[in-house]
Amino acid sequence: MNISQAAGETGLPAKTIRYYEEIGLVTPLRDSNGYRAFGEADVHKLTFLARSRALGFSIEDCRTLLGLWEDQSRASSDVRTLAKEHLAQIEAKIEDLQAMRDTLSELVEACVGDDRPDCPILKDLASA
Amino acid sequence: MNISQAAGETGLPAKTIRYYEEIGLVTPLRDSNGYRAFGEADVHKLTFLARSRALGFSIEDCRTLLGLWEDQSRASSDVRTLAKEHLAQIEAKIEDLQAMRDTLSELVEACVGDDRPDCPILKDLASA
DNA sequence: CCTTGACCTTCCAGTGACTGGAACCCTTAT
DNA sequence: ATAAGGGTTCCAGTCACTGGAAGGTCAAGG
Repeated sequence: MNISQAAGETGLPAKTIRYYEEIGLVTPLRDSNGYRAFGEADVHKLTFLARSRALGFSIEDCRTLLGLWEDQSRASSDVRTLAKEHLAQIEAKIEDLQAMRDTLSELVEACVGDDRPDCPILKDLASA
Repeated sequence: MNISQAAGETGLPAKTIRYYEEIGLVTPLRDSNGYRAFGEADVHKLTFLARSRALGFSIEDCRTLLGLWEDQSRASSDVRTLAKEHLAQIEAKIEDLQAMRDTLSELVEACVGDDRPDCPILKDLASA
């Protein structure tokens, strides 16, 4: 399977797949012409990566998860620990963003937004 | 005022302030020894920047906001438009993260997390 | 006067996870 | 023979800093 087909199957851009090979997440074989030849296992890995990345895991986390996935004897608690840590980070980020959103939406509400130069948003930014 | 004092007043790291000068957001004077000399206006600008960045505005947005702030004749609607666009982006990001959080917390719930190799999290990552 | 330590300066490199683009090779069809 | 549409590598850029090296400046203490 060529790279564009692997891209189609996994939903990842070809560029990203090349990058994943460069950093050692996948190692497709090569045809005699130098083209990458993706097998079933490669596509599975890439799908796994696409899904993990979509859930916000970092590349290094993904590397670890892939390792656990391929380790038949891993303990599921290792995976769970990683996932819980990541979940906590996501929740923290959500809270940060919600705080930003709350402040910002107050400011937008407070600003009439007409042609006059008086602007509560700038006032807040300057003074807070 | 030296850079470390400006850093203390604004809460920004000295490194960040130097960076802001490099990209033209502030232009403090220099003492004869080459040290940066921050005046009131510089500190005000830096405070404005710290606050805007804390609300998640990009550097380029901050540059625009600073410009509007210093433009006595700006219309407040310009500011409001920028803020509303930014607010929409933040809200989109919150939704993305909430979707991640929901999926991930389901997976963490589903995973007993014991010493056995069976792991619903990895199963999901591999198949979804 | 010398040293020590805490400042300050500049410049360069690295971060994360790609993404864009140039320059060039391979294959297939016309 | 050529043109289109794959593929390849390598280099540079993104964003907003951050770390570190190498070196200049200043005030206090011995």
